[in-house]
Amino acid sequence: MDKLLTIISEHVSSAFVAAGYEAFYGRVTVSNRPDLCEYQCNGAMPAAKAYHKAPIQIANDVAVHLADDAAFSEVQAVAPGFLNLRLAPAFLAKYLEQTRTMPRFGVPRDPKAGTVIVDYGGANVAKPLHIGHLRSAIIGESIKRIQHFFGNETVGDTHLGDWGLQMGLVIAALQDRQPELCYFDETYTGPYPTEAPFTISDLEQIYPAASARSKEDEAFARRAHDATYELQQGRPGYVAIWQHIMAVSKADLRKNYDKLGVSFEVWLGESDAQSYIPPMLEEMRQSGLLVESEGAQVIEVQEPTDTKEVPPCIIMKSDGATLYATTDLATIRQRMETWNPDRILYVVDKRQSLHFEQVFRAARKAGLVKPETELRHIGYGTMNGKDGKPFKTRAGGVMRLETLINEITDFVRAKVEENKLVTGDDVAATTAKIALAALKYGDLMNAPTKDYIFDMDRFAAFEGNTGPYILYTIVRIKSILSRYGAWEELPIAAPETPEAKDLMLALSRLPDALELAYRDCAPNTICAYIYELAGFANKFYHETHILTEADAEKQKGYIALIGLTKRVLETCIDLLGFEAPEKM
RNA sequence: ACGCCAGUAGCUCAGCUGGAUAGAGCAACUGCCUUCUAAGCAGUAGGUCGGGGGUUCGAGUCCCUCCUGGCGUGCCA
Repeated sequence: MDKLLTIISEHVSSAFVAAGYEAFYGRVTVSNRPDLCEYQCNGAMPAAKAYHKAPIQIANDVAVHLADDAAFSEVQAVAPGFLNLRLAPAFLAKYLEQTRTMPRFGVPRDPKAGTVIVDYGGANVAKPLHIGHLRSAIIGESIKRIQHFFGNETVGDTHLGDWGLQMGLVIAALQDRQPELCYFDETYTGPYPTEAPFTISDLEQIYPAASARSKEDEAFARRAHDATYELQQGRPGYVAIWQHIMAVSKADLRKNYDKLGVSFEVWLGESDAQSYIPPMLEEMRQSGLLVESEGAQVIEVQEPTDTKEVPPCIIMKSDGATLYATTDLATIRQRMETWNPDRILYVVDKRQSLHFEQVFRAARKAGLVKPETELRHIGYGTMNGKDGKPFKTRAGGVMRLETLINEITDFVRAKVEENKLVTGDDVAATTAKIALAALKYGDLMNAPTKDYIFDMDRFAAFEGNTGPYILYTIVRIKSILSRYGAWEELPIAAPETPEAKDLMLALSRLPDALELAYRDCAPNTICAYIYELAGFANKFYHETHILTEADAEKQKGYIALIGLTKRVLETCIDLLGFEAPEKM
């Protein structure tokens, strides 16, 4: 189904043609002067130049042909050449009634939809999630859902950091703590225990300590380095430890991601791409793509059109070790072989944009992807503290994600308990939903690419443009609907009040908001939309007493309208990755 | 040095391919709960859109230049 804006643009374009002008000028936009009109067309002004006529004259010519158009209740040509439009109530109602009954509210799927891999999360094994992991998880999850909404098959991959030096560090540290373990006995042949010799809390203590020690203790650093090497060579005891670390870490990560409403279809990591590296390197060597430069093996990715210097993509260090870029390229090959995706989206800190530029170029030169495969880095901005510098705890450390979630949850719980609308077992579930909405909306309302100020107090003050505001709007509607009874089949009626019409106009803009969010991978577009929609819904709610309406027909129209509003809001917050409680 | 991004109300931010009087939220002030949830609604106040040029009938938006801040720029991830 066409968007409302498209439909009325066609009407106006026809009028331009009928008046003797090109259809091109008939594009209609949402009015920026709601006091004057609902929609406007500015085409008469650029047309004035082409036809050497006064813009107002052109606008008048066109207005004549729109006078009898049933889509509009008002058409006005205004100086210097604006065409101001108001929709006929019946026309608007008919349009919305169609969206109400269509799947996905009539928003068309992407005709070019295919398979999309979303690489997000960016967790490292053996390290707890911290606040720096928040954005990737939240934004990635939302982008994945938006991609899915538009008809794509989606595969979310955490792309775990599970193959680096951190593994060697943990192994070396573990050996110091418990040298008697069978994993370190090179003569040991029997099966290794299925139970890990450590818990997640142990790991969380071992890793940072080992990391710090390696910076001061050279001998220890060398042992960690050697352990990493031996692990990668397949030393059985180390592999067994590694598997324990993986299992313990994954279980913990899954628990934390669950709390965030974030889930991945696959949990692949750097280790899974390792086997793809040697054959890939061999291919690159044979094709002559891989060249030596300053002792390293690189792929040149500079292009003549570049305005800046683009350093080569380093594939192998001078000491023969592979790097981040190598693994990323191998991962691309693995993904192409496994899923043959049409698009791979990387939701990673924007400071890595040059890295991805290099990797993408190298991937294309090496023919790792189809020419039409889209590789895109969704670079998100840094989360700063109130001082404008990267967020730190009061003690100066990195705040754990769990801590952040707990703090917000505690605040919400107090509010829920004070409200007394929710009691008993429902308190925990309701609290979790509201806290999640506050956290996610607070992040997603910002454009992904921008740095933003993370302010705990702002998340805690659930007034105005916040997640809880959106939830509150939904909950109030739910409350009415549940008292009314069956509402699902009631048709949308022509608006009875200005507030009803405003709400309907806002509802009709859903496809525009979603398409923009899809095109730009920008969940913030959806936030802006539902904030506007919720505002109109609350005004309508405030001005119209629905349940005591004496006229049953009017009441049906009201109910249908808030029913549709509820469904649209719920669909949108689902795309953002959270949901509304029954009461709050 | 080069490249990218940003500079809009006291604070945090919108402003879609240039369009009418630059919008929200927070903070401040004022109203509205015996009627569907006041986590709400209505209102007041707050701006030479970093500075300066230019293009245009029209510039927060496009071009040039300068200032300020952040980030990035070959063997970390």
